[in-house]
Amino acid sequence: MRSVELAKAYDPKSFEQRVYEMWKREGHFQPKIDRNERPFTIVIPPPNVTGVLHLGHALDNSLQDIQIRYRRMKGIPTLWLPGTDHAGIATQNVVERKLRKEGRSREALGREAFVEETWKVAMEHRAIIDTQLARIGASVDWSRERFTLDEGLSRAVREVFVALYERNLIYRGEYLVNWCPSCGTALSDDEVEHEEEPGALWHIWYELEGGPCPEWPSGKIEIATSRPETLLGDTAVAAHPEDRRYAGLIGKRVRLPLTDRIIPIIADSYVDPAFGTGLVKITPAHDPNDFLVGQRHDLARINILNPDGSLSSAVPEKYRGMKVLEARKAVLADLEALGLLNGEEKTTHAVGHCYRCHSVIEPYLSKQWFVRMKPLADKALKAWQDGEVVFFPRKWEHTYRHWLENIRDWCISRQLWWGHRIPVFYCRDCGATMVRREDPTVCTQCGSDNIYQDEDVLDTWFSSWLWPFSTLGWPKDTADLRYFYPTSALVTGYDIIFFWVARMIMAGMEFTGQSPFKEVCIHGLIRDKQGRKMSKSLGNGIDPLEIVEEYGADALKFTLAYNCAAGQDILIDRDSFKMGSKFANKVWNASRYILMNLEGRTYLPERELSYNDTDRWILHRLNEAARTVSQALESWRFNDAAQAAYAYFWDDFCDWYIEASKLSTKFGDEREKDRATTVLLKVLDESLRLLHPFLPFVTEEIYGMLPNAKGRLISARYPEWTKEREAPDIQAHFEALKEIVTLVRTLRSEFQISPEASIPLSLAFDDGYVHAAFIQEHVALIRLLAGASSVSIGQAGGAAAPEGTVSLAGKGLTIHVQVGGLLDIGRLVERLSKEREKEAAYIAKLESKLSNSAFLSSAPPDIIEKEKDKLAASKTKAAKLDLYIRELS
RNA sequence: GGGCGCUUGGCUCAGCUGGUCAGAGCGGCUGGUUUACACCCAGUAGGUCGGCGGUUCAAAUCCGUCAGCGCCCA
Repeated sequence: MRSVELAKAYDPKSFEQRVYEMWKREGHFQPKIDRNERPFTIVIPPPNVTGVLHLGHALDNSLQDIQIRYRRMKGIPTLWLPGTDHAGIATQNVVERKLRKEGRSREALGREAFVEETWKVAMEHRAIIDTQLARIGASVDWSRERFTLDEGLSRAVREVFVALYERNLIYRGEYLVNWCPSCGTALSDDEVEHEEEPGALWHIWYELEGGPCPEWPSGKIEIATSRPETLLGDTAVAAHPEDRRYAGLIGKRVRLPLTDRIIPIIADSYVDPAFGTGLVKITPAHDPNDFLVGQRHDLARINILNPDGSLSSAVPEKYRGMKVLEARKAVLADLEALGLLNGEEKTTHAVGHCYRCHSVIEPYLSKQWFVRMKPLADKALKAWQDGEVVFFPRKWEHTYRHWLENIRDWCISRQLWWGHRIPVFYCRDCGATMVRREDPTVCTQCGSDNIYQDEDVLDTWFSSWLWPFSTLGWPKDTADLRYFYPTSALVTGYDIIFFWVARMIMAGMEFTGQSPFKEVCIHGLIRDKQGRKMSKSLGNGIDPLEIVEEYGADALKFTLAYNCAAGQDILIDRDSFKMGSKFANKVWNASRYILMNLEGRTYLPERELSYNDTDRWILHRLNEAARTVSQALESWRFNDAAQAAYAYFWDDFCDWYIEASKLSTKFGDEREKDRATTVLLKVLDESLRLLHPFLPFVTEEIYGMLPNAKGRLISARYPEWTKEREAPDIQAHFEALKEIVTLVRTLRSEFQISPEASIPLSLAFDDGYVHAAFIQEHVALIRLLAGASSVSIGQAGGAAAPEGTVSLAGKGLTIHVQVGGLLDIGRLVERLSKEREKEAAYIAKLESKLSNSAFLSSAPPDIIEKEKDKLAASKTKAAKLDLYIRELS
């Protein structure tokens, strides 16, 4: 073989993009469809085409990539389907902002041109996102990329709308919706974010219509409200029916201040007698609870707001056009002037905000389309109960269940231009409503061609909830749909369980009769080290591409996976990624070492190859690691998987195996050098396979230089645990060897014996020391690793130490280290005494446990045995320490 | 108001169904340029696992409670 020179430093920039292009070009991302094999499929949670990928996306996609690569290497036909979401409000906002900056506006542009403009922006962002995905190494099948506004997906949306309408699960109605005055559209309940904000409760007098009367001598009642401006839309005042204080008032009427209206006092059990004065103003058009009260009592609904959040013509002239806060001030001032204001108390209350633009949400009366959710939720609930879908970690199933059990109808119409237009047509002549799969040209009822389409578009999530099957071709019965659906898993953050996960399951159950995925992996959110969300306004965001630039995509992926503990948020900063970078560097350098020493070596065929004990040890460790990593990945425990891979490679392979192999590669004969080099290459090959899902780029790059590699690593087979490689006895022996080496190293380090100092060792085994033969056989290895000049096997344990030596107490043996005059005896005695004290405390603890009859009678026998063994070992060690101390003093 | 989560060495966190699980990375300290790696090697210090109570032969690990922090839903 010829040596291969790797660059001195690990430099991901020099190969990551090249490697990605190669994978793509060679078609490794496309599934190798095999009808006899069940595929592994993930559809990507589609990023919004509003923006660019942030670290949260990097996490989500890194985790998916790890799974996809792992399954692909297992030989499973694997599909990871990419795509993006048109993100209705978000994108429209971005474009409107952009237009405003250019001095243009949506209105001036008109619907068609605006949508065209938005397509342009969306496609620009999509291109950026695609590039980013490639840069972080996402092994997605680009040939199947989708967009929620694609023709096929739009067809699915329309089919679903019409079908739900036909099943009487979609209706149009006038209800209070969450209105964002800034975006000018309705929002679903889930799109409103509630925040505690300081506010006040104002106490206001309402005068009785007839003034003072026998039942109410004061002639006025006091109500408390946090929103005084809405009194302009009041249509009643209510008290609890059992509230004795106000029993006499029910049925009377009051004069609504600042208006000329007279409104009734009613009784309704919604009122909390303990709140405020126990009397509540009722504003059916501007409060969800009042809306219900109004329904029960058949009250008028007076809409006092315009769509832009200003006061409408339904209020007295002077308030018209004012914004809500302005009107509040004016109303309060006027009440004050009239002597109708009875003070204010400071409080805090929850205020709803738009999840997109953060404006205060107004409950607003309007005609909207809704989905009747209960029947859909019941199916989704059943799917979970039947075990058709399982969450990792399980705790999120409670969140899922709770939301579904308390489901409310879903407002799906949005007063936007960007999105799927609602497929409903109305006839101007006869008033017919047409909901059809194809656009009608004339009224289906009266034949008039004077028809028009609903102006609104659908909530973005109305297309997202179909994503797992619409992307595969549904409603067409495509080959992809039949083969890949239902998908295997969904990987996403807990923040969109309601928005998305639950709704996808509903849609899947309703339209395909199956849960769209079997497993749901819910991971945490990325936060900064103070636990704050990363956001533009805080300026604490980290651009994943900056990390790729600085440390490489592998470092990004590995660090995120390593820190991804089941369902926990990930607190991270820029420096955190050094961890992954250092690991990738370690892989690079270990490989570099092996590859630089190939010159003149012969790669031995399997039949001429033999494995020594060290080889069998590392193969055992590799075998264990493969099992641990697989088990962890299959139960979505990314941190455990990454840690196992890390520990195997760094601690076992680099620190022990490669070091041990130098005995052969440096000091062996030619044949032994060939043998050892061949095994090193084989183990490296398998180690790269093990690591590939976590460090795809660096492992592929190195794999390409291995003389023994075939094909590409991305499509190579993943190491699997095998019985044949199990070697627990060798594992135990090797641990004993490591103990000896470590004891000597510790001594050298603590007493600062220089590396050059030659220290002969003599080992004395206790009776029945099970590792004796192994140790004896590998004295040369101990000599190398411990840096000893010689290692000999001496007298049985307990014997007096030879002159000029220091004794170390190992498990079942004694190490005599010939130090001559190199040691500070006083310090040594001190150290030994400290060790002796620890041992004494441990012995005391074990003895008390073992003399406890309750323990002896209740604990399982094997536990008791173990404790006894520990005590015996500890006592032996203590005795040795006593001996050493005596000898030295 | 309802629900959930967190509180483990200086920092960020792992520790599933109770008995070598008291761990990792970073940081600290000591020593080291043996031709893979100073993004390294060898060694080392540091925690009564938030407080209290309980279950158990045995609890960081289960139960209760209190305190602090955070999230979600009303």
